[in-house]
Amino acid sequence: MSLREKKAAKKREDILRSASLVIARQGYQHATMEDIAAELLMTKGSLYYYFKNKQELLFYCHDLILSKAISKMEKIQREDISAEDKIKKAIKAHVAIAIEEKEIFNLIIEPEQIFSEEHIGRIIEKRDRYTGFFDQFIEEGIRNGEFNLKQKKMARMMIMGAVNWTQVWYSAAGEYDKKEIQTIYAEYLVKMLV
Amino acid sequence: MSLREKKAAKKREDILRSASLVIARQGYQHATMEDIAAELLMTKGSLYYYFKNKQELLFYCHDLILSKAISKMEKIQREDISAEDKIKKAIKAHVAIAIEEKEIFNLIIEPEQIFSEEHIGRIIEKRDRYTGFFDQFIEEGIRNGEFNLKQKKMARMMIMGAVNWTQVWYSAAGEYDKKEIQTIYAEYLVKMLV
DNA sequence: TTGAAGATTGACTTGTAATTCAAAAAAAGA
DNA sequence: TCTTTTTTTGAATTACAAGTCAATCTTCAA
Repeated sequence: MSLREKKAAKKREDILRSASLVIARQGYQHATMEDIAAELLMTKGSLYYYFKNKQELLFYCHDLILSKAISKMEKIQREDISAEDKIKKAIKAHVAIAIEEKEIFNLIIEPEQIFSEEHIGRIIEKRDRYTGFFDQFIEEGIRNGEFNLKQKKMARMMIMGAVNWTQVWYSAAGEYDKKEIQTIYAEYLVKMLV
Repeated sequence: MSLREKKAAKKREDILRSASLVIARQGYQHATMEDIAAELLMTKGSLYYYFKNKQELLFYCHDLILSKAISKMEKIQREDISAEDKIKKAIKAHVAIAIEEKEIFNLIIEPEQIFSEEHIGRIIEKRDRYTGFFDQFIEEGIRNGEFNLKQKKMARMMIMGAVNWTQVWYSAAGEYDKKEIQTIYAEYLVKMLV
């Protein structure tokens, strides 16, 4: 990769980072291309040099987070610990993402409202890959007798839902800190499974 | 109330009903005043005769659903059954609302994105009144020994989150029907509390 | 040093949807 | 019926933000 290409790649990353930031502050609908550009001391015209349009910019923001999330899960998957500990770690990791990436994470929740056909397929696929890890951990626990439940899928959805919800109410200044939430969520939600 | 006033009141209700419908179909951002008017065989100019603006129209849609939800809870509250049964009924009721009112319910989740100061206060207040019922049921269960947990508030949030999430994935054509979801959610989530 | 490729600009176009409003139509009451 | 009030209309206005593009500036390799 030439110097120029490296620079361009870095710029793309910078844009994604700033876009994430602005979206986190203002929400997707209210974050304008101008706002995102301003954050980088650029003009919006430039953004279009790097990304075809707002939707595509969004798509890559989204994709970045999902990729990070998936690699966390892969790491957990490889660890040599009980299924219970795996699902607990997974819950904690998911809490962290939901809290730290607030608004962008929201997009993962409701892609249909924002993305068009072309992106949706890829998003759903990747999202399924992510949630699949939770299914695996649950199944592992059932197989080796740690857990006991029939409705695996619904249990997973309850867990995801509970955790995704933190995104709505969590505030850094609030009553609970992240660590507390992680611990308690992991503990309580696992009680559903055993 | 004169005939005229009654008619106007009825029209306001009709508008709220149609608006709910259109929003349920298209989501808030994509439901235009024109769409809402078309549903009623009116023109959008008329809507402004009954509601100051789109936001206010929305506010009343929202308020209507929340009112219905609260009165369901009040009914459960008055019943002479165990705390466990109360929370189970509450969960089932909440599942029903989340599924049936999909998009409008969404507004309850994220009012900050849409409403301005003037409405937000009233919304939050009413929403708190609603979630307060869940707190009451949980506390009741703790008091009389049915439940055993320290983190009441977080438990409530996990329950609400899990249930709110159904709204995202539930589809009438999908794998599970409403009743199934209600039963399993109530059963599993209560396992967290005991 | 220089000129071609790459990057940036900002004014402009476009599209959408909310909101306004004067005029017309409908309804009610005298 | 006639007059006044209420309701509806649809065309015009307004606001906002996405996306375009010709012109300009920057960079870097020769």
